[in-house]
Amino acid sequence: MAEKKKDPAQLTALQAQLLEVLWLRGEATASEARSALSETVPLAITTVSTLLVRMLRFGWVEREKQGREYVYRPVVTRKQVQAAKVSGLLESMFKKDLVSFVSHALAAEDWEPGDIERLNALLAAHGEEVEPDE
Amino acid sequence: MAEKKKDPAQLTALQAQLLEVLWLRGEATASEARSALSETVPLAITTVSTLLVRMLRFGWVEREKQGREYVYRPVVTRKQVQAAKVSGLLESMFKKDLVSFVSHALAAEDWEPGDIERLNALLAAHGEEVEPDE
DNA sequence: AGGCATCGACTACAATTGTAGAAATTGTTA
DNA sequence: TAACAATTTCTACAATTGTAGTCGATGCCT
Repeated sequence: MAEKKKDPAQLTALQAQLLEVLWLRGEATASEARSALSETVPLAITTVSTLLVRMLRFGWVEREKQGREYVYRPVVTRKQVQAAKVSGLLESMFKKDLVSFVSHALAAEDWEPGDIERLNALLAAHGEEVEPDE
Repeated sequence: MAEKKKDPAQLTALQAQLLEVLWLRGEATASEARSALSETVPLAITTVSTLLVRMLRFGWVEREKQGREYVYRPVVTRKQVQAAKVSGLLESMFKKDLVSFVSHALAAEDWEPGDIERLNALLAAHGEEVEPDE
């Protein structure tokens, strides 16, 4: 049972990586998750187990006994986490300054023209979608 | 002396709030910072001192003795922290997917048309600024 | 059926964080 | 200059995080 349901914005980098594995494959046992991470973050299997159990306590994943082992599934979605993280950051470091926020994003990488185009499209779409008041 | 200079992306919410005070007023003593925060986060003066000393260790602030007390000044700029945070988030939760990133930002608040306009301007400017290769 | 390979549960431990009391220091003021 | 009040430093402590060992249970292979 999910215990205390903690705000997914709190999720740490490592926890995010673990969740990423679950998102990618839908579900995974501790050792599957471990292998999946092994390239980037080599961890002892016990470590992965511990992490998963903690995330279980926070209500971010759930699990089901399957034979000898548990299969873990994500409870929070990637979107939820992304939304929480973005809101949190906007709130805490940008006092709602959308333009600076995006500006930093633009500066953070060497984006392709295609990215910028798609961004324009997004903006355009967002503009329209203003509900026809009345 | 600044000791170990830690990545400003690591800065926690509370530390960010403290820094915010320093950014706003340029400098502040522990008790000034404390008053400034008192509305939102009431903390004992010793707590604020402790926090400032820790941030000093991380090289995020510096201080200068002024009479009996220390005056703290920010070392990292708001821009640096913002940049670090945005990059970190893009990297860790969006695998460089700029469009989703911005999309979540758009969804996070009820932005004014003006914000969107300014965002368009920003995009336009960014497009041009592509260096004339050769 | 016996032994081995796995798993999960429990335990551990250092580092960090949020929080603050106690003690030491040091201007300040009568 | 002696006592006071404000500050800093030291110490503490619980919670969380990253990391993993030990140990007991359990399923599997020969």
